[in-house]
Amino acid sequence: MNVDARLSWMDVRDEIRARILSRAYAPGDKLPRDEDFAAEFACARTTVHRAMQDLALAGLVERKRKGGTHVRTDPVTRATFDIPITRREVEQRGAKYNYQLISCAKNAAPITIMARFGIQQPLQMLHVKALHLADNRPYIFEDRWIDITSCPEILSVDLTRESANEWLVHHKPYSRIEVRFSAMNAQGENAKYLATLDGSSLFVIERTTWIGQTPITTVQAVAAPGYQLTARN
Amino acid sequence: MNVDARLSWMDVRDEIRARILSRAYAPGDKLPRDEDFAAEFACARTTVHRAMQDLALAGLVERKRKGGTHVRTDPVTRATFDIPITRREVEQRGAKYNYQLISCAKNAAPITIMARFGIQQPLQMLHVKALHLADNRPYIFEDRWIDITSCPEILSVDLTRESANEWLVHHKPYSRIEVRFSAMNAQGENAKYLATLDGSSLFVIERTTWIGQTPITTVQAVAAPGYQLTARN
DNA sequence: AAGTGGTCTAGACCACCTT
DNA sequence: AGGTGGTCTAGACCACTTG
Repeated sequence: MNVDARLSWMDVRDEIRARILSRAYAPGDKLPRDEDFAAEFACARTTVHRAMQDLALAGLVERKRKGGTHVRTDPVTRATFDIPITRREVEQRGAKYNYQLISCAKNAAPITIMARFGIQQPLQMLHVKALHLADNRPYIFEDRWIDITSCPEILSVDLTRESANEWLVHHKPYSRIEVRFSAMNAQGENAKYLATLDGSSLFVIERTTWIGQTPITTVQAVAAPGYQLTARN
Repeated sequence: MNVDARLSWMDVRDEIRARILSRAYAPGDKLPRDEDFAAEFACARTTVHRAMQDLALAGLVERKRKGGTHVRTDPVTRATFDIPITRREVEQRGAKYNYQLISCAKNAAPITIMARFGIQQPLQMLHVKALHLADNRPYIFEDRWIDITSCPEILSVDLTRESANEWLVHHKPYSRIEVRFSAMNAQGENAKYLATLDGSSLFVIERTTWIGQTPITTVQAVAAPGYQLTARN
């Protein structure tokens, strides 16, 4: 209860955020300079800066050198999702994890896959299909392409024992990733392996990774009906 | 090309990240203390701290007081999505935005809605259904519940002119949000308003917001077939 | 009990952007 | 050209957590 206690940057952040939420500073308004806030709160400018950094990250304000700090007019909802290794995801739900390799073959990348990587020339890739199970029920069906050139080691991995998902995560760091979410109707392979009726609505996660400019892998992971993803925070 | 140039925290971050990616520090390894890094890079500890903060945010390392900094063993894929106001989303795609109010009525919240808010007692709410259009074609159908108690002003808004989505975003800040993504088959209303066949696979965004502990609104936004969400970064 | 990350301060200079 | 945020430094103290 010490009133003279130093303010932490979170205190400053909370106070400024409260003012924005209460419309003391309305959307579009220019906020005082960091230095003025520092004077008001009797703290160092660095502390205000740290607070502002957080508010900017959260999408509440927008900062520009010389331009100052403004309350954002068109707030976006910012949601962050953690997509863990599938095995871990299953285990965290308290289910037993299993994995089955369906097929695995060397192939030239078709156009759709080249497009995902943004490359012009077809590369020789390893095409892997596999099924992840939770308590022996289909959980996620993945259709994956791995660039053999950038990742030749994958050829000597026993993919019947360890999923490409897991091996890659543990052995192939990436520097860039692209993630897309969408929905699709079950059909053909997807319906078959996920043991669902043709036409069921399925949640699709598409992930493509690079190391530098070089493709590593792209995967379309189709989840069994009922799958749902919740944001952190 | 000045070799004596001061290092910025991003340089430090990039160097440490490179070492992790190259497995100079392997998953699970303990990294040197901030101070040791500072000595190595001949910079202030604060600078190393800033770099580490970024790596931790990205999910590459984990930091604990006294415990030190460790490379994460089970990396998660962390993806951040910006979900803008629907009007803005449509306009950014270069399409013409339109909006139609479908229905609007005061009702007690049913159990499913109470569950989303995590409340026990049914509240009196405004139940709004509306359709967002892009170039006069159905884009998103939203089914929304708004707590009248915490947001009585909504009753005097002309929802035929302005969407609840937009009004709320501009007038009702929230302090907590929950976002869920899933997939569902078109059926009944959804199929009708999105002008699609029964059974089509649709992408669903469910958002619930609170101010403090108080519910504000929850919405199920169902997108027309083909909708897809891409992560920032 | 002690080690390590977290934060604060005060001052300085830099870099970007608007005017 | 000048104002504002971005960053760096050096030193200090705090707070959490592990051994």
